[in-house]
Amino acid sequence: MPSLTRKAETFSALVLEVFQLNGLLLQAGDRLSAPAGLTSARWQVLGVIDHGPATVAAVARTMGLARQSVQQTADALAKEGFVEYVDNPHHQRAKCVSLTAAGRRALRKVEQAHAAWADRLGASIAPALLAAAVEGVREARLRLEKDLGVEARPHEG
Amino acid sequence: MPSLTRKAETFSALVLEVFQLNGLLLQAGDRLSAPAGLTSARWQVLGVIDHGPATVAAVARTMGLARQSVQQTADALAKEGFVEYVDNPHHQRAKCVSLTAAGRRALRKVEQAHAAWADRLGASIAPALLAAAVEGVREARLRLEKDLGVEARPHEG
DNA sequence: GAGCATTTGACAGGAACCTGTCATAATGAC
DNA sequence: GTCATTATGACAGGTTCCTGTCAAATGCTC
Repeated sequence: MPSLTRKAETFSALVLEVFQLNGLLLQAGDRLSAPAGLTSARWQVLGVIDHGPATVAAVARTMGLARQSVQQTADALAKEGFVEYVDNPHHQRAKCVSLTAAGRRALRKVEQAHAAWADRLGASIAPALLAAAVEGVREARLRLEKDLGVEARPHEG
Repeated sequence: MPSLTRKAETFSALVLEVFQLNGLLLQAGDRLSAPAGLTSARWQVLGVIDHGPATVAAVARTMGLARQSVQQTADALAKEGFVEYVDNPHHQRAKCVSLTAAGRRALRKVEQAHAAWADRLGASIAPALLAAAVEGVREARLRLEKDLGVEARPHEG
């Protein structure tokens, strides 16, 4: 690499750590949700609409993903019976994604496993260090969002 | 969610932050490497073999990815002329991936942009906070690796 | 050296994200 | 009310990761 400053090196170290942790978290999420017949991505969508039915576009905005990514996940969930599209009084075309009984059952199951997992991991790290990690990563995220410009989130094509 | 403990809530907050930061970092990486005709994934492979030619399997181990993921990226890089497969004296079948002149040129270009970017971002965060973030995320990664078991990295199928 | 396990690249297929394009529904300017 | 703009879902296609399977090359045991 072309001589990085000390700050640049520390930031790069954070990048590498975040990449690796992200991969492990996805792996852990898949493991938590697999017994319920779900994956990380599908579980997260169910979690969003647990607060109430929402359109695909609204879910995408909540999750910070592209609209079409969530569309694909929602279609898959519908095909497998975890969600259903219900009429939206506010929009003729944009139906709402709603949990089915099976979806709610699966979600509850994953949430129980998730609670135990998060407690186990959260308790394994010194509270001050864990809090500092959250704060530091949030700060980095905010700076990066600003650095990337207002177009930080995926938008329409 | 089913009543999470305080530690579990903090850990979950870290998870959400890491997911979001990861997405933004990929976006930033793509933006840095696009002017050189690369993407985040391809740039990273070039970075590994900049230290010297290596087999696809060796690159995968270095990056912590599945062998076949890197195989695909390397094949794409070869097709576009950024790398070439050269004979490996130690193995008849497993050729080494080696930078071409064009690959080296592209890599240098991205590295310059990356250095400026990392310095800008690294300097925008209080040094103590940045260091704490690195330490906290690393700790979380290590705990999670242990929690997931020895099978933490992708392995052969 | 013969035989078996491991490593490797090739090939196939799937999951989850992305972008772009299109027609339709909603919204806002006038 | 009309018309341009925006939001939305459907559809198509691409990238990057994954897994599984196979044959060839290597390495290890004996």
